[in-house]
Amino acid sequence: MQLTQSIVRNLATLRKSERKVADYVLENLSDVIRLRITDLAAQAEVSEPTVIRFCRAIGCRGFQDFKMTLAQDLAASPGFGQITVNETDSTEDYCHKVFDSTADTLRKVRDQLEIGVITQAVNALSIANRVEFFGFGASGAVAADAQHKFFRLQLATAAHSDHHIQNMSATSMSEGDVVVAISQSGRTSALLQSLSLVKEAGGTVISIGPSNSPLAEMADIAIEVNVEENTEIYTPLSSRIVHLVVIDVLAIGLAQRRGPSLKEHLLKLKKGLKTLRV
Amino acid sequence: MQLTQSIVRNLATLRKSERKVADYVLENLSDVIRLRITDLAAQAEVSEPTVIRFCRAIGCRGFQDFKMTLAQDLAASPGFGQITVNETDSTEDYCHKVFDSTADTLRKVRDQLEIGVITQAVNALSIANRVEFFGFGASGAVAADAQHKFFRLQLATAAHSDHHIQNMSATSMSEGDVVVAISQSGRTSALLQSLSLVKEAGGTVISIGPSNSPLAEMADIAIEVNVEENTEIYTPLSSRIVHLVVIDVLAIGLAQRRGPSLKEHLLKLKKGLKTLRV
DNA sequence: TTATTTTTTGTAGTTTTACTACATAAAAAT
DNA sequence: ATTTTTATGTAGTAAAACTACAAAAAATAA
Repeated sequence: MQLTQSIVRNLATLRKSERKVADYVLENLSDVIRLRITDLAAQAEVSEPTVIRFCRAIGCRGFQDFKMTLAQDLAASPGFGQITVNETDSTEDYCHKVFDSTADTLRKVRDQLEIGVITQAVNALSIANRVEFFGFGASGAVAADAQHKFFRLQLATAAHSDHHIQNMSATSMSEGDVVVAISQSGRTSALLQSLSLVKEAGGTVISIGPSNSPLAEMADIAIEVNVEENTEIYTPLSSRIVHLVVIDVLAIGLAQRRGPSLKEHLLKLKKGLKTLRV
Repeated sequence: MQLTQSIVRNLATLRKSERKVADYVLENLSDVIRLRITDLAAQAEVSEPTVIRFCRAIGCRGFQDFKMTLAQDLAASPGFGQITVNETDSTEDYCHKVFDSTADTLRKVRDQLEIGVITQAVNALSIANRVEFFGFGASGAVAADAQHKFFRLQLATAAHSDHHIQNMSATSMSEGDVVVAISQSGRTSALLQSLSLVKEAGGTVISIGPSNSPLAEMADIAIEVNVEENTEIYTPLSSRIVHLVVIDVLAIGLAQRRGPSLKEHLLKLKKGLKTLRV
């Protein structure tokens, strides 16, 4: 768990002078890791033992442990700094920011993912005769990628980002078949309509999208992915990438179920691809 | 820069006993951050001053600094542990591994990216009348995503993953137009063939793929992305994701060039999309 | 309010830890 | 073989982190 969260949570139980420390720490996160206990005590205008008591209060073993934990937390999610790109950023700046913010988003989603739901989804996929991926816009590209990935796992699979084709395909679904519906908003009406047909036909719907959305409610198995999409223009929309990683997780899960028989198949595929290269 | 890299790089210049420390550290990365100087000295079978000398030799100010830096590095890229999924992994295990390894890959590529090349690419894109994305297989999906993303930036853009269409489009290119070629291997012959037509027609080729590949050599602007694709079956192929993030970087760079006029355009787009939702 | 208890906070001292100076041992060069 | 250089450890120092305890503040009861 994040140390900063632990500080905020225990804020109420802290004594007055410990709180001074907490306030200073939260205000100067990145500086604190370079301070000695003497310095931090001086900055927060308390005594050294108070600093130690603060560290213990938020669940650390001592000051050293506190600093170490904080340093690791900060390194793991650089999101505390500004990750939104602004007009004056140099190429290097925005380059790093885009990579960092994406990595940070992945980290956040990872900790928030419901493991049980993933297991359910892998179960459903492993018994499916047919797996199709539905998505519009940016999610259409994600669906295409997923199709490509699952195809390699010896699965009868397709991706559709055309509403009419989705509908036609939906009506031909049968018991046990799976449609993975991908959406950033979770409220695309055309997608929801296609999915209702899938369910009517007896197919299973796995959704990848935000929670509390019509999509999540309608799905049999809802993989809830909440990415705070910064509305700033210069911020990249990273939900697509998170969706791709979720697809990766499903593919890995499925591959694991299949076991070694798959290995041989993948080798054959690789050989086939080689002939297309110079 | 990664501390472990710094250790490996300086391995040759280290004295015999310092090397013992280096060996122990590299073997027990995650444990070291919890050791005191006394313990590390004991484990590596050297004296304490030797440990300090080792820390200085690899560019740290002292033992504390060394431990802190290492802790941060480890937190930022958990890739030192095993990130390859194995047969006995639980759902939670492989879930985390997939997310972590992807985040780790992003970090590595970030540090390796040539900033100058990105600037060149953004320059080329900003003066292009037409921008097209070429890619096959998994890179086809990346191209589709890129097309979608750049379309929002008021750019005449298309994505082709069909060789014939690529060829037709290539011949109609004119001076200043740009083709962004995406490939995981950098040696897909069909792609290379299409690109030669693009260059003949006077178009600029930006490549996203591994260095030292025919693709990188042929491109006018080669964005070199080297992802050590683990050949283990259970490992996800994350180069697609890195390519997407590179696309994000280019898009952000382009958006920054455009400035505030783009803001208005994006707001209009958003409004239009709203009507498609429930 | 005043006295008593409890809690909070800091002072002063202890222990631990990192680091330095120097001496010895090993290796290299003469 | 002897001197010079380099490498490594011993012993000691400075410092930082932590503890025990006492003073101060706050809360409670008379």
